[in-house]
Amino acid sequence: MRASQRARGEDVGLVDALLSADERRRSSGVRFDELRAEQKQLGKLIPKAAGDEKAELLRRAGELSAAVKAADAERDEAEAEAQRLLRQLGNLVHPEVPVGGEDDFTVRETHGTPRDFDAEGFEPKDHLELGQALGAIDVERGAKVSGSRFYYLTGVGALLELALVNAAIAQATEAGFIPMLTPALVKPRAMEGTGFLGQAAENVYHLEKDDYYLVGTSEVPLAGYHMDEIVEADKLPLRYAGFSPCFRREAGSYGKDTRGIFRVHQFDKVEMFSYVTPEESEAEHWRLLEWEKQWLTGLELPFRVIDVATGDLGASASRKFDCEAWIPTQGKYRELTSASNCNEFQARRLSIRMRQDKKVRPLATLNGTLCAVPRTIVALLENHQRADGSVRVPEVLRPYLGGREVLEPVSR
RNA sequence: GGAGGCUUCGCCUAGUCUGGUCUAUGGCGCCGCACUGCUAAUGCGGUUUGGGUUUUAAAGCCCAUCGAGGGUUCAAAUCCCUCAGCCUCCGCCA
Repeated sequence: MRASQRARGEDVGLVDALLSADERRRSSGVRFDELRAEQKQLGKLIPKAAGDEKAELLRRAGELSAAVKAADAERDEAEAEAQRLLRQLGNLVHPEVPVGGEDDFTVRETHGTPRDFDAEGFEPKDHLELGQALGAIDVERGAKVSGSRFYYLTGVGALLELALVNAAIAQATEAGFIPMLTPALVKPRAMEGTGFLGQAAENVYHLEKDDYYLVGTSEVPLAGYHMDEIVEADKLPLRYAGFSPCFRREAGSYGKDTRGIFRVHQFDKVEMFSYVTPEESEAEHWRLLEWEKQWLTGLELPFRVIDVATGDLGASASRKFDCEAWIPTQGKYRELTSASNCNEFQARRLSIRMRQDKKVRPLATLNGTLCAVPRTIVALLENHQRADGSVRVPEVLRPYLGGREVLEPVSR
């Protein structure tokens, strides 16, 4: 493993320990097989034998029984150790990914132009001020009922979410994705297999009493969907568009994005998820990115595409493209969508394989956001606001908003 | 929440009471071959998954796998315990 591939010094030592555990697993396994073979032979002889001969066979069988148990225990222990170590390894990183931390991304492309509010002669309001004026967002009562980072979408805000979700599902369906409504609570296996219980574990909600996890994205139930299955290669690609609530603890982001609904504990999201052959994964990654670009372009948002750096990839992605929309009041591009190529990483952990030319091997999984609702609302309100506090509705959304062309402030 | 039933190698299924001859039965589907001038039908063979081993490769051979894990035993699909999933009925509920 190239040291530059991932900013993780422990990986090299980890690999050595892993190889040693695997060798122990193999050798004790061979011993177990041999002992078992002899034991089976005796099992056939004993019923036929009698007298002294039988007594001798039983004595030997007794020895074998103990030896088999010992070899079995050693193999299990080595296997568990190898698995434990293996699970600590992140995915291999694509060679073109920029090395470094959160700020070391490279910008691949930029679309649209941020509006010049100075030239238009007014100061842009932020999404919360706009949303409150429209009667669309209520964070005070969100906090009263559930605490910080919770919110209500009210009136036209609620309608806006439903419109976004319907438009996103329509685009995905048009592109051949199968729409899916997925469970939001999953068992540990699904969470672990998708790679969310490693470094990201502190951001995951866990229900102690029932040992359920609340998903942070429908990527988890969509990856788990084909868990322990063997898919015929000619059925690939399998593409699903999942819609689900997403729950994130946002631990370690205290004080960050505290205003409004940019960073919240619960939101709804339409997610694209693809199962493809490993050979197709890179091409599929670009396709997911294209669908995201189509979506943001349709919403008439200025955005750029970045190639996320090694340190910010998470455990499961080998490469990640984020689409970041321009947020006028922040004067920055902020993440709206994210497309990850996990290649075989999740498939190995979840035991999802494909059969091709009679061979069975792991397939590749990829995921990409189509529409994370609150952030999309933030970008829409801020970018399409007008001097009087009303907000223009981009054309693609109008059919889903009863033909509405403008959202107007309401008096309360 | 309570009571009962079930889970066998793609699907269905025999086997579990009475542990060893289960190297898991049969049917369907699928694959290959044979035969019939096509199709159909018929016959024969094959058809879980994972690991190991040998080999240029293939075949072969060995081990595990009867929902999962543990136990009893020389020996477990079969007996015991724990857990999970599915189904039926009762209760509760949107």
